Amino acid sequence: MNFKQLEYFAAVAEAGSISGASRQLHVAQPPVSRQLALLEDELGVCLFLRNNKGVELTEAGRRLYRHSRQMFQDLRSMAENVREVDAGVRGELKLGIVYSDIRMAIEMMREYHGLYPQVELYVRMGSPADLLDDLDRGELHALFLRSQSERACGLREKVLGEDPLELVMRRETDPAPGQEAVPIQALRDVPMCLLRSDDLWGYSRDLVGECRRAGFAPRVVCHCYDTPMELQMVQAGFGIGFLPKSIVDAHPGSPVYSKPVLEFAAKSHPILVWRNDPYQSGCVGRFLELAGAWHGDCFRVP
Amino acid sequence: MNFKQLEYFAAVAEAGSISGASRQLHVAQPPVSRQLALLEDELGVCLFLRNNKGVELTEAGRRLYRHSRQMFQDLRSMAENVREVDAGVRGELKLGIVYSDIRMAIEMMREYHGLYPQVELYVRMGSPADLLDDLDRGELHALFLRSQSERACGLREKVLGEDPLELVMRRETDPAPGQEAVPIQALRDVPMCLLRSDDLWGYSRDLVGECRRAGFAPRVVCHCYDTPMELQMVQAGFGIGFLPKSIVDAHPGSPVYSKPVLEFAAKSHPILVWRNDPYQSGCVGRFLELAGAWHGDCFRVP
DNA sequence: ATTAGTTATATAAAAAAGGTATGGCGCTTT
DNA sequence: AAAGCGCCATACCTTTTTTATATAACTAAT
Repeated sequence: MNFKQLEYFAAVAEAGSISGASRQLHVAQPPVSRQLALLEDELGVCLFLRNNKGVELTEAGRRLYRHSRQMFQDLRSMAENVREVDAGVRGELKLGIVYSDIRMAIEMMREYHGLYPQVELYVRMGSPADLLDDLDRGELHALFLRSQSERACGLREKVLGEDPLELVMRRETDPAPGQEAVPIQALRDVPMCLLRSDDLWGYSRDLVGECRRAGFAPRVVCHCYDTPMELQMVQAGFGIGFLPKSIVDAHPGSPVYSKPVLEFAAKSHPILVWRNDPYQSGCVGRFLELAGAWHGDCFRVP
Repeated sequence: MNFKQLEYFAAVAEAGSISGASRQLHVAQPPVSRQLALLEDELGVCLFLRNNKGVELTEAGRRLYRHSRQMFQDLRSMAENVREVDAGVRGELKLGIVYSDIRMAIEMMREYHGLYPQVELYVRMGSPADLLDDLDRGELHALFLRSQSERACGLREKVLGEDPLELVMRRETDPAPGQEAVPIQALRDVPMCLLRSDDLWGYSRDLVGECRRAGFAPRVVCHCYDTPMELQMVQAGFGIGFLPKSIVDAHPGSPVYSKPVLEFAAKSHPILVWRNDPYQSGCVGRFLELAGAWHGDCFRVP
């Protein structure tokens, strides 16, 4: 069976005659007769009753006509659909986020969704290892991370903003009450909850190094493996923390607040990473374009 | 877009390489490359990423593949469906019934439905004029009638059985209580409800003629236009009726019963009528075959 | 009877698809 | 490093399919 045969058949059904259909199709009459005969032969079914003034659909022909209309419709929508997927207007975009600035990520997704509302978004959190694994396997298209995160090679990245690193504390554990910033010496012997400070990872290393330079080793009472957990421990009063300001601000109404360290203005950078493939599917490409044009000032001090 | 192009495309997608697909398709590799290129040109979309060890679907290609699988499925089921309609195994059968033996009609439809359970049945009652009109316009395929019914020309018919015509009465109006049959003379001056006796139509004419021969004119108190109404009037005690026995027996538990006329054994014949078309659609054809083989003894005295 | 309309058939021309040969490219093997 | 092997793309020719033309058969209306 051929699309052309179905097309000719439908034209004949609509015109009510083979010659009439051939005129509408801008072909001669015999080809239409022939394709029709081929279709009938293949189906083994008589589709039209021929008479002297045209043709008339049989019951089977009527059924085929209804189906063929649907099929043409499906065909058109299929082509349109594929073109849309290619253009990145339709499809799916799978994102992960960890350590990053959630509010900024959401803002970016909101803007993307405003531009491409037909794209289905998949978003997930998880451990960096899992997410990077999925990114590598192509299960995720891009990952919101932080510049200090570990990441596998073969990735490209875009810095999306700048985020001050600040000390986080409850009022009772504030090492410098009433002051705008905490002097580094005030941290001596203060209980601290740091992110993966056991392996001196990421920005925890910077703070520990700064303390060492100031002549003391920080007193780490809790080693946290993710930022939500660190925030929980700080909230629970185990000690003070050291986190990107955006992460603290993402929890309004929390009993903790943040202050910079007086002597060093530590910075952190929310980034987007993705696989260094020469080809990126439409949706991913559009999203990366948007990320590339992202106006850096994602973190705004309120 | 061509069916062959889609077929080749799907084969390439499944094989993961053009040459692999060409081997499975039993054609050379260049034709497959060519059809693929034509498809991509028409869609304006790159469907595969070519590399040294084969090809890999793009996102748009994946979408097309999913759609094309569905399309092949639809195409197959369409062909199957059309063949079934042609064979009369699937489709629709529209029947009308009036004046006839409903229980027999239902029995016949039950047998038909047992043989062709996929055919959708449409059944309706109505006035003979309406039903014959619909039959003529092709809205109905066949009509259960009675041999005495009026009917347009251009119809074919099959007698489905024989049905004695009997007098119908309540106990209070029985003109010959205690007797098996009613002598014709007992009908003199008895109030009667007859079917369309004003225009001496159908089997009413036979009874009226018989009475005239016996030397009197029947006393018709009610002229009924359909058999259910006649039965209602008889039940209500307006008089006695004259109906095919099957119609009376179709209402078990009714306070009326029937008796033959002593001197003449009137008969009536439930029939099936249909348009005298040279072509009948599959379902109708199968149904008419069944009707043709119908074993006539539809009415059984209990 | 003629005419105008239909579908079906035969044959030539055109178009499309398939086959063969070949080249470029990247990887693996020698 | 060079050769070999697999992949895809291209050029060119052959085969098949489709189309166009011409024509016949048929029916209803003029």
